Amino acid sequence: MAENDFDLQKLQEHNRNLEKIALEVAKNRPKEREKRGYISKDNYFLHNLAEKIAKIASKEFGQDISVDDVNLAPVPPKFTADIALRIPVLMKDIKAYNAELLPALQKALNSEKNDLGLTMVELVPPYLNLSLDFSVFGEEIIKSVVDLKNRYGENDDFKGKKVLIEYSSPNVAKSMHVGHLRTTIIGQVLSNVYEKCGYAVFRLNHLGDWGTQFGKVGVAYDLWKDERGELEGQENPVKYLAQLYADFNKEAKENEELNEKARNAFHALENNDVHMLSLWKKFYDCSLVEFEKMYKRMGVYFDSYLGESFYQDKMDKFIEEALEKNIAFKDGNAVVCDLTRNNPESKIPTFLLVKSDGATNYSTRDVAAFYYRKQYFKPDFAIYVVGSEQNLHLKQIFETVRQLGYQNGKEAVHVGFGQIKEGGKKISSRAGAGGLDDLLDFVVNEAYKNMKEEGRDFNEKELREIAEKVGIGALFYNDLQNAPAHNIDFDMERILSMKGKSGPYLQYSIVRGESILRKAGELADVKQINWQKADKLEKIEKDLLKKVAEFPAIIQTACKSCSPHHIAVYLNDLAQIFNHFHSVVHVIKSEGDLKEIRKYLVYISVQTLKNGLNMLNIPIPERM
RNA sequence: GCCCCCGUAGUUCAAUGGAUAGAACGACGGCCUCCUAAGCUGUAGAUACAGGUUCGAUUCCUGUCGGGGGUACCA
Repeated sequence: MAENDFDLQKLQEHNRNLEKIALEVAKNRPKEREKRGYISKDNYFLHNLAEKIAKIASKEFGQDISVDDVNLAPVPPKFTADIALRIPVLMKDIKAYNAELLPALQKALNSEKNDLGLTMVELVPPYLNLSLDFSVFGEEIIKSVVDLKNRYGENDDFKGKKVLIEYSSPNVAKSMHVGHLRTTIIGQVLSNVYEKCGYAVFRLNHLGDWGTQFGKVGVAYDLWKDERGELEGQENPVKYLAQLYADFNKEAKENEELNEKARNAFHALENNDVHMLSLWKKFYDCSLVEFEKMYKRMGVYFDSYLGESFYQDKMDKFIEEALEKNIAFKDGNAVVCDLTRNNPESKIPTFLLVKSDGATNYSTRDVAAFYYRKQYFKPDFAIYVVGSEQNLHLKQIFETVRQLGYQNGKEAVHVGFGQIKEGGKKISSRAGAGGLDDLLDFVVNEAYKNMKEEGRDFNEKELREIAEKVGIGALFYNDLQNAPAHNIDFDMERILSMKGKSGPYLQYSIVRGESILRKAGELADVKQINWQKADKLEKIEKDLLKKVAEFPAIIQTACKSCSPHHIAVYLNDLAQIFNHFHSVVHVIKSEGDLKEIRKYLVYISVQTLKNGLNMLNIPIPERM
């Protein structure tokens, strides 16, 4: 065996190392999370208000009303009130909505209005419209942001729980392209959000580092390395490999023998053939270097890279068990999984656990991975951020493990997401749409050009740094503003315009806010401010306070629905209100307590926008 | 064929069963002697179609039409 050869023993060592890292994190993460501490919802005015209303309503109706049923909503502009309480939702567990019960509740709330921080409770069936006492509300909201700072918005809903999030999972020996953007961003952002809601988060990159594609690339490499050069000398090894893969597929269309060779090669890999294993390791190593470069640029990180190859020796057990439990049957060398045998209701189509050549496929590895994770990481909840074209596949996996007895409830979910389209078609070649790296460069360059054209007063180094943040922000926001399930339209022109509803819009709002704070001087001591003056604030300023107060609830919604776009949309609304405020109220020219309160309005807006962008993994330039 | 997802202004997207369906881009106007105009602001413009459930439906159910995806030896 040559010195550089990679054999079974070395593969096992490689896997043990990966495993060690993963187990270490699994062990320590809950402690780390605990140590970081939790933010109680008692810090939030609207939460407290809802609790108090629940208590009063429970007493009034003689039955327990849950806080979750206290539905507080914005009020349409034609009313002067600030918050609407939706009564039918409040009553949903008691009885059918009954308008006759409203006056009594209104009276009860009115008699407690001082304690609730309200000035008035009006009856507009089926709503009770609440008017806030801004001298109380303003102080409370500002205090909570000042106290919690970069942790404003967090909650402890899932204190003590563990979540495992699988995302990104690119294929080794292929370039990352725009198609990987969604799983990577959505997964990273969900990780961020879950952590803010109290979870100990385990971030997992289920690398596509095993499978027939290795046979293909391996065969292609051996076939063409003499004319194309060895991998070691390549300037961009991953592009080189990706090209091999593409060319192989093209050739194989004409020549079925090649596919046969590739299958044999993968089979050899699964049987620990030293040559194939050595190639595998080479491809693996250079791909990982490339991936990590990309992740670093995007601010994305993982706790573990336990990929498909890790499970190559952990699959036999399930195949046997599936056969024993009559979930699967043999067909020659193949093992076919038929989930309708034990559960005719499922109507799930059959699929292979073992191919007719004896090799495994991704279903086999996903089942093994599920079991392994459950056994060693013990998550309370697992999220698979995988494209919705794999809906059926994941349905099959979840049902298989259920029938094998590994899973009881809804502890694993698939967060599917739509594809990135360009003019209704699957994205192909336009500017920058090839590799992800090129795409990032392209967007960053545009941000750079924008600043040059506007004659911004920055030196070259600053320009580059800012452009990097603005470009990436534009790209991320474009993705995150969409509901995950929908296909999204990749309109390069719109991303590059960086105007209107966009990442740069949010960044710009922060930058302008920060600028005011720099010029306005130190913030006054919160205790020294006469909060009665908050009543004199303009309508837009009261709107701003109300919007900031909504932030914690938005985080909860995003978490519970696995939908980061709620945060993206909210931040845009907040920035709009802030910018409107910015244009009609001159903070620095204001005087006395009103000026101090306004400085705080800027401060809490900036802080909330920052907290939101951090969660969305969108970088924040100090100036732009 | 069967299964899943989607259908909202000209375009791209929002809207936990609730009040007058919100934005952005594009179009046509207005605002820089004032905290960064990547900003603010005015006007025009939408729930595919037909039924049903509900006090109330863009949202839930059924059907039709349209778009996307999947449908065992790629992942």
